[in-house]
Amino acid sequence: MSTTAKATEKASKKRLRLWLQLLRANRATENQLRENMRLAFDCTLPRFDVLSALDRYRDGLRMSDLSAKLMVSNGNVTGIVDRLEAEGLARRISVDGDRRAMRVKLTEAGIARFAQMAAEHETWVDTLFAPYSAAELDTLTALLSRLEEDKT
Amino acid sequence: MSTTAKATEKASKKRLRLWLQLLRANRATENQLRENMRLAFDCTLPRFDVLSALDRYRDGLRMSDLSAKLMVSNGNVTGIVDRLEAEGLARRISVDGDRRAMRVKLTEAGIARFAQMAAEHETWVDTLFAPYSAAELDTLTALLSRLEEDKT
DNA sequence: GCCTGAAATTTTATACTTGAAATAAATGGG
DNA sequence: CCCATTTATTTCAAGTATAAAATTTCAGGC
Repeated sequence: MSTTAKATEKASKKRLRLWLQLLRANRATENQLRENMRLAFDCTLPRFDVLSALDRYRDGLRMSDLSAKLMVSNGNVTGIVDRLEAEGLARRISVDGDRRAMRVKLTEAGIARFAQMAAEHETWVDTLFAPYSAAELDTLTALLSRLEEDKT
Repeated sequence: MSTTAKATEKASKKRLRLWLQLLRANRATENQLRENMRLAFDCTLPRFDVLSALDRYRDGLRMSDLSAKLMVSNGNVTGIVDRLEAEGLARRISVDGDRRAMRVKLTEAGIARFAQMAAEHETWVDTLFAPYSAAELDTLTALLSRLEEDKT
């Protein structure tokens, strides 16, 4: 094997190793947060994610905006919003000027509920990411942000 | 607000930002790999993950070992292995000395199929993680490995 | 004013995922 | 030995997720 091929192989292995590590880190964190969310609020992670996005955009978001922001499919968001509506935490409002579209907004109950959850959630994340210094947090965040581009 | 409180708040925000970024990086990568795997091999990511674990342990793995390694529930693994068996890529073998346990192994077809997939998969990962230098790959991998500990 | 195509959302079929309950088998005191 | 407990796996119900098809509406050209 040539030197070039060897170097290429090594870089390739490093990339694979990173991907596996990223997957594991994500899964470990999600598993922990899921359990906490379930025990403390009887709420799932996907619901919390939607509430979080809606809390950030109090004027409401289109269904398609939600699925784009959360990087999940349209049909997926339909189901989660259905359940949040059934729980009284969110509601769909028709958009005037476009009868195809729906604007999803938090209800008052949804705003209040999310505030409680977000406070606890922050402490859980603090605990899980406690091993990192401020500098390391910045480094990791900056590096990971480079992966965000959609190569479709 | 005291200086201490302000510093705490800032670190907390950084941790939250990192978690969101980790989630996005993971989702972007998974979405891309899922599509590639589906188009090229008509295979899902969970199936590939199980095949990958089994390829690494040619003697076979217990169902519980599989779920631990992949960090998913037992019931989840049952379903995926059922489908891999139906496709002829894996099989369950009874463990002598413990009639409760099952050892899952790749079939010959499974070994061959995984080899094809793994080769392509490596090129996809190479493309997705191309933005990183060798040093950055090492940095990221090392930092992320610190999150692996299970705090249950 | 139609018609074609694009856009926003929902529906459908299938697969994945979890937590909890059920089954079955091993283990280890008494 | 027996019984309670633990361990390995499966089953089950509910929720999450995707891709593809179906609906409904919009937008522009003719």
